[in-house]
Amino acid sequence: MATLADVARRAGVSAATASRVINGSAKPVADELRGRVLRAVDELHYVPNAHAQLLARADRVAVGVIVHDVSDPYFAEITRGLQKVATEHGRLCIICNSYRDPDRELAYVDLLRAQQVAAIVLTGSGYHDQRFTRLLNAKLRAYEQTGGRVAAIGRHMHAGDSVLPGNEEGGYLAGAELFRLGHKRIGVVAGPKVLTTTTDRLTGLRRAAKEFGRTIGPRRVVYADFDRDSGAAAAATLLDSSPTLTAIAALNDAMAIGVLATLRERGLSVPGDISVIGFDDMPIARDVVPPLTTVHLGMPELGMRAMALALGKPARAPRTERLPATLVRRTSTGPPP
Amino acid sequence: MATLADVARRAGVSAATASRVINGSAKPVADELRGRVLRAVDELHYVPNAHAQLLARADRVAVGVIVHDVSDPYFAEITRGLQKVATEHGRLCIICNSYRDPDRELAYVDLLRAQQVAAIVLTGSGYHDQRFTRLLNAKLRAYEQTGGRVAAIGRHMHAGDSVLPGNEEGGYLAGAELFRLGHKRIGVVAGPKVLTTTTDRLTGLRRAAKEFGRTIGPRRVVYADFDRDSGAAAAATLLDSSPTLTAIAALNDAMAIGVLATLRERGLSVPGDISVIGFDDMPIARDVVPPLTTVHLGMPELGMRAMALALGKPARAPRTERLPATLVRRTSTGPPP
DNA sequence: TCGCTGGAGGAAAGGGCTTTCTTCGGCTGG
DNA sequence: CCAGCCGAAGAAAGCCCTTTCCTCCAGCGA
Repeated sequence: MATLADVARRAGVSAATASRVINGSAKPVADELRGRVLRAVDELHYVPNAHAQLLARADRVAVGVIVHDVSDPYFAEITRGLQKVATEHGRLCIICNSYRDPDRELAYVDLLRAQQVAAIVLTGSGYHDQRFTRLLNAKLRAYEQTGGRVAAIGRHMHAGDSVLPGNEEGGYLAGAELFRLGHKRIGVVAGPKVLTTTTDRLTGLRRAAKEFGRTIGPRRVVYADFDRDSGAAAAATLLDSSPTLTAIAALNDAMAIGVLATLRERGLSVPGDISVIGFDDMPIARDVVPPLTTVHLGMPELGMRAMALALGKPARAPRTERLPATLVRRTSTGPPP
Repeated sequence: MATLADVARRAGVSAATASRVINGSAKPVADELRGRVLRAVDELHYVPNAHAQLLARADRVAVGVIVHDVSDPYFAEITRGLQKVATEHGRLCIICNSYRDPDRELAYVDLLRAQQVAAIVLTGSGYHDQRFTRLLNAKLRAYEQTGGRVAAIGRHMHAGDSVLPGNEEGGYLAGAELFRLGHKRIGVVAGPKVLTTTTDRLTGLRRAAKEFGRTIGPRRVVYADFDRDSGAAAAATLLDSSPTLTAIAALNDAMAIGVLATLRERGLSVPGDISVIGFDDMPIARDVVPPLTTVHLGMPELGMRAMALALGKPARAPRTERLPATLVRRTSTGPPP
């Protein structure tokens, strides 16, 4: 790989001059030399070594993003927002998939620190795991002390700024909608138990139940994995144990789609026999049949806000922005039969 | 940010010794010193500067990936395969979105070279653009000459290894299926004209037509953007200009879903009034109503193969792997009314 | 004509790390 | 008892680049 020295030698100038030409430095360079340098760059296909540049300049240009899995549409949407703002700031994104493994997440924080990223954005639910939370916070605080910026999406209790989607509020909206329609026996397809997103949404659902003088018993809640197939399986479990359910609330749209598949398979009509409500308002939600009533969260917006916090002016104290949840009524919900 | 020198000072050893302990060098270090170093690392939250390491070691650890847009499900699926293999090889992926802008793609190749990546994987359709192709190939070849590896997915004519999905073959399968069912007036919702993926799939479709003694006239082909909304709009255009169509072939599933939406809106039943066939077999294809007949490509597999080529043993000559397309029959297709 | 000034180019000092090459101390064998 | 060795630790070079600080020379005014 050609180095700056190679370019300088070929152009018959010093490395300093070559560097100045290549980086468009303020210092003037005679046109004659400039031309020779540019020609050498071209001929050698020279590209400056970004690592050496970083070492010499000591300005951090990349930002790190840790998500559960970019190929999951939920995170893909958020990532789109993150990337947009990062690109606007001229930053390169390094994306790491933790696959919901806390240890991998910790390892990635170190890796990103090692990469000298200007900021780390943590995306996706926190865990109900004391040890992990403590370790993570220690790492993040150490990182912040060296000038690193931290922002998180959908996590309480951690170092740095955060953007919080209305998970509890959305759960409430979904629950209230079903109870308002007159449903009395509601099943819930929840996400993994260890995720705070799951518990937050569930809490909202329960608050709605309480308000309508009802409860959602533990047997009416089945924990799944936030993906389509586990949602389908959970719906089957739910229907087997409580055949008289008139509505199922899934804590995300992917699982809601799985629920719809199970219902179709069993010849149950939606919302005639049973209502289904989702969560997240993924783009596909309007294209399934029936179109899914769901809770809109604005994932790209979450990403944009978080990245804006991470790359904007640092604040004295950690900031928290909340993004409200809104209900999107489509046709997968209706009154009980 | 703590440096190796800080750690060494705190531990009362030389930087050389500290480095050896931290990297688990083969050279033996007394337990006493080792302990002091490790303690210092811990106390200072020391993480080695990856850029300085890279500079000193000169071994490339990251790999670069250029995709059109990770948040597009098609690329998300491919990326999953790429990441999987990269992670297995202990490599970090740097993902760049070109948003189908050839100039941005060229810029990213330079950026990735600057990052000293071990390999560059280009994902997604090539362009019918001589200037671009020439420039890109020059860059890639220069990169390969310095020991860089290149692999591409779904592109002909370029430097490096490649994995080719059966685009032409898939187009043929889709067309043959429709003609075999007895359709005579078929509309096509195509992707952007400049993409080779579009023309390849279209070529396959036309080959099928020819084989059944028919042609697909230019007025029966509407070019859209490979996304849901443009697919919906294209279907509307098609139906307005040729109201007697009995089938629509969309060149990807996202557009097929848009087509279904338009048909639903117009009160046309699928496949009763009109058949719809997609392409890609995205996960969601089985969950729309009616479930989409489509061409299966195996996107994660494409990604895995490409990354395996890029990270495996280099070959003397460029290798090309082909992945066959297969037809997945669901219920969005049937005989014409 | 000489002393200055200012401008253009180069030398060299980092920046943080790895690794080769040295050094030094303690041990073994003659 | 001393030469010679070996093993462990440290000194220093080098990776590639940026940038400060110098140097040198031309041109200007006195």
